[in-house]
Amino acid sequence: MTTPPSGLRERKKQATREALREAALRLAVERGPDQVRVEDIAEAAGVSPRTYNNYFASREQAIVSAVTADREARVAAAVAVRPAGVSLADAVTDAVVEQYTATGEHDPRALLLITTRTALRDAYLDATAGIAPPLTAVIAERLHDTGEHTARVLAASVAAAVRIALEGWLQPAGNAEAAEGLAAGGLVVPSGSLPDRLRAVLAPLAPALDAAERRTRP
Amino acid sequence: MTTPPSGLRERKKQATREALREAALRLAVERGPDQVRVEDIAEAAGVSPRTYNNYFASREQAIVSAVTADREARVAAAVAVRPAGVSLADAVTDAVVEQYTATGEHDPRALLLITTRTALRDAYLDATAGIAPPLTAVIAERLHDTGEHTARVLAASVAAAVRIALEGWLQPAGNAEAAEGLAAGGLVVPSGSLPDRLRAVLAPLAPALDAAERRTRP
DNA sequence: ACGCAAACTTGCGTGCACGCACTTTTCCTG
DNA sequence: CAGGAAAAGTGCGTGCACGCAAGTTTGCGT
Repeated sequence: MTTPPSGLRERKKQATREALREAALRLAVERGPDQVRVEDIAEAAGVSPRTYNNYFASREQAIVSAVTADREARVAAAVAVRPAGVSLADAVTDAVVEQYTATGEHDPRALLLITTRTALRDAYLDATAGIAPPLTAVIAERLHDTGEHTARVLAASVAAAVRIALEGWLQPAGNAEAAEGLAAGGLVVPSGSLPDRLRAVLAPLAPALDAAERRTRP
Repeated sequence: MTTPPSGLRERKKQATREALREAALRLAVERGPDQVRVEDIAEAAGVSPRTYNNYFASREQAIVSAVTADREARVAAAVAVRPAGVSLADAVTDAVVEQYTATGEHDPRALLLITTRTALRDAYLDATAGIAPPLTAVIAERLHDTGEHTARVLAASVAAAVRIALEGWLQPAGNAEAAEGLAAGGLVVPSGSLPDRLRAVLAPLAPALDAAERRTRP
């Protein structure tokens, strides 16, 4: 179960993936993301440029994945670790906050680079959707497979909420276009720490998580 | 409010947009989506190819937007219409089901084409995210601006749920890769009508919608 | 009414995503 | 243990997304 049935072939795939990730991030940090061509990344990883995009659909995806790659699995694992006593909502919330505040052992320049350049920022936000599949698995386990859809919907909602938190966190000033008619309220708190933002966006989903959990064993 | 401050210039923009949409869809239906180049679409709409992608980031986006363009606004409007008596969860659910079962006055071949070709299918699914912004507005209104995040999170969750429903609906047979370890349950209902699917995925979110609404006026 | 400034459009050039056909590597089965 | 098939890597070609730097239209101020 921990090791999928795949044998020795899968490792080289993951190794190549890792090599591409690392090369992409390293080159991007060294010379700036716009001065890195796909050819360079492929060469640094020891593969053909054609092979590169059998793994990644865009340059930004490759760079960002070096930072977000394992977070997907880590979030799910962090949820799984929580004892059965705590509510699903608390487990998910704490796990998310825990994993997104952990800086990891990455080059601090990397995160700075990503949050600065718009293209990378967008790719980073899109990557948050990647936590949904593993989250679906652990949530489904806690729910004892009560309705296949439920776990997927809740996981996707959590991912969407996290994305919103990151969007807000990464904005120095408000962008008018997204809010449109919403800005009428006027009273918005543009700043705030990331953990606070994460808890704020996950709070509205807590009732749904609790309700789903309650439905399994009354 | 209904008319943004923009004057007469904005109309030509929308007209061009509409022309590109219509041209893209018509040509795609006529000769198949792979036999349509951007140059053809631009020519049919009477603009330069360069102008085309000031409006759309990809060919698929242009084609799909001809079908999904007004749905975004319609869903939100359908929610706004519901009387204040019905719960937010019911309002949203009914509105979504109503708008996604309404075929619209489109060429039936168009929807068939979109659901068939993979690239178009993906673009169609991505387009569901577009309902979130207008939904945010109407939900925020019902919530009397109780927490700016709440409406955004709920709207995004609804959009994500709708996407899941459509994903499942558009699959002839199960794709093994997405489910991964989830297929262990074995008992899945692969088919089912679209309205049923929509209600199924929105049900888990109802507690969150109700809780948010309840928080405004106890 | 006139002209200026902002915006939309356009042509050009570059790098890239991706399909197709082929070679090489890896794994499974008789 | 060998043969063969599936899968990964590679080369090549085509159309496209997007930056840049004009040209052109729209709308506003005086």
